[in-house]
Amino acid sequence: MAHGRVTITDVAREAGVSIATVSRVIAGRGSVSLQLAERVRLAADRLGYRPSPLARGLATGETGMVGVLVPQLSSPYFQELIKAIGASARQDGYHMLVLESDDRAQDEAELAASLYNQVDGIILCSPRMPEDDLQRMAESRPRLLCLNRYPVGDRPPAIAHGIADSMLRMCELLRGLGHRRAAFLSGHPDSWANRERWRAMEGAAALGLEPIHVPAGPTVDDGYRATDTAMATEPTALVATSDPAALGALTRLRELGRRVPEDVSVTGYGDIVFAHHACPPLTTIRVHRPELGAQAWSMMRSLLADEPVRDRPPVRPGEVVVRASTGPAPDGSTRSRDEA
Amino acid sequence: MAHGRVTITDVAREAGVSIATVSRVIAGRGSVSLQLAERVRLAADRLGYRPSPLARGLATGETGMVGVLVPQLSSPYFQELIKAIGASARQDGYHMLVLESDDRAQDEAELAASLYNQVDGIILCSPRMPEDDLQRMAESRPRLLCLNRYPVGDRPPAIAHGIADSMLRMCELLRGLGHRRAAFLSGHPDSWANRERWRAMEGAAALGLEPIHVPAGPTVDDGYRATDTAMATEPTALVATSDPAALGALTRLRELGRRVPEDVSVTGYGDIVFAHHACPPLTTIRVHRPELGAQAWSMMRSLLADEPVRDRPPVRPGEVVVRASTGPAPDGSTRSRDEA
DNA sequence: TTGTATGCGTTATCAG
DNA sequence: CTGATAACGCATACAA
Repeated sequence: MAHGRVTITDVAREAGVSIATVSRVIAGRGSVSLQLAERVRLAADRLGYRPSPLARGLATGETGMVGVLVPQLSSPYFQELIKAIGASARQDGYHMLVLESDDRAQDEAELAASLYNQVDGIILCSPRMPEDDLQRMAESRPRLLCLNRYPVGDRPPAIAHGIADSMLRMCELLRGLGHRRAAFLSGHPDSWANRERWRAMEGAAALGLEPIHVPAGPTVDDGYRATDTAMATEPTALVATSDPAALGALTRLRELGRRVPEDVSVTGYGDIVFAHHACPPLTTIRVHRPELGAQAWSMMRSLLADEPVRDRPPVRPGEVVVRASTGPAPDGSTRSRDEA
Repeated sequence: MAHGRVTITDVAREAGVSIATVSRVIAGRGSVSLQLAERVRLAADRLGYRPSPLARGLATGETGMVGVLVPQLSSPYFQELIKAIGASARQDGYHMLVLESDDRAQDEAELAASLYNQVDGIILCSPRMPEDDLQRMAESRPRLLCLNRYPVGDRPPAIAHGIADSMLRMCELLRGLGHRRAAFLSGHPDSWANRERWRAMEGAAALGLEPIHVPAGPTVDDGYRATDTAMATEPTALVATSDPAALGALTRLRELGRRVPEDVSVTGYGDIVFAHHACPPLTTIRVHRPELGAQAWSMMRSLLADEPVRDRPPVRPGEVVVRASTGPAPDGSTRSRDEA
């Protein structure tokens, strides 16, 4: 299956020309008389010729593939990002090789390395790998892009969507509703995005918000499990690091008999489709994944063409989407719990 | 980036041996004296050598990649399937090239063809392509696998999880709860899985269930939008073709003031994680995606090794998971609607 | 056991 | 404009 049985040589023979001529008309490079070109095209069609990307890659040094590494394939957030990247890439004739680290930060460098000579470029989506791994990769891999993480240095080139800013606006919303104590259901500690969110909440102390850090995780189950711990701190708002975590928290709160938003407000991050259909519908931050993916691809295209890239370009920031899961803080700012 | 700068020749020179020897120790084929082998390994490490998959592919005819085509990347169902396939594939040293048809059934054949000479095999997940496209592909592509669709003929080899059976059991559940009129929120008409589900519901007429076909679609929005039409048929149960569609229906029913399950029961298909966290939690059919993905990969492995494959192997069937979105049918089997 | 030489399918560089 | 032919990096018969 790897090599189609009909090769450029077959086409050349069928058309009565040299393989060089066939190569020219197929690749569209160089000039060939219309007559010959047509003859070659017919022969190619007749034989059902398809050039071998392998051989072409060996000759040109380009594979027509880009690698995309994500920490979690089961997250709707990354799935939509992949979808967006893949759609853009395909328009430029590139295929997408997908890799998942399954949140094992220490494995990411090796995973990415495993496709080094196989792809023309690599997009790291929210990489959790340590900073020095990232630096090492940036040195050896010229065509590397960091999505939703800014490295400490100026390499690799990166793009992110103003995570801390968005989060700060979410904090302002909550503060405006009278909230003071807000528990942050934190995600993976290796996640730069997660750290940005927490940084924003710490910054919101200046607004009069009192942030409480609760280790949780990004998944639905993580949010569900961390809710009891979070509620023990008697917050009036639960700020989750992700939509799934927020949805998990909603479930647990319902079990606990806590009303949302009367007793406690809940917010997410990402605006996955299920956030809109939660009950109550989730206040969250909308990340424009199609745009973000397209912009990331646009940078990658520059990298592939060895053009200068605009590092850390402006991106439409995440927008706070207010739904029914947030409301005014309850009167007595803290109350005792009356559940078992 | 396509070709690492250090090649097998460099390693050979560094180790003072021929490239053949290097090739042998790197690939682990053929026999090399322990002394030389060690020398080569050291040289390779020192130089940071990584064999070029392209060149190797050209020489061997294998690329170490498999293509995976799905109709929708934004569906949690397919994402988890991809995750499972990718994990299995990686264990065997294969990379995964992901393609999405975005539900354009007529594009699927061409999409798959675009990676013909680039991969060693192709897994078609719930392909929507017409049957003759499927047949044509099966003829030209020896290493093709059909996941969650049985072709009309006996090629390509296929694996599916007993969709109609599972659906029939769901119907039995509803019938046991006293339901008679059940509206089926149908998915994409090109989807074999969707047709299987409807076939099961038609079969359930023998049980005394009266199935009503309502065109909808597989997404949350599809389910949301089709709910009004479905409710106009005065069913006591809404049977959705997918979990997302069911969740969309739940949202619309809440807006309409219909209580679930008191006024109407709702079921989904797939058991995505958000089904469990819906409100009310969704009764659905659990598809064991990790197992299914692993089994599919196991078949693909046989195909790659040119071993005989067991076509349509037994698979753990989908299980009905009863949650709070289903309940006894309301007394007056049909009632008039009192909403605007 | 080791090395030499050829081929894999294309592109690209040269001559003609 | 066209056709030989040399890479590309690796695997592998074949020879030593």
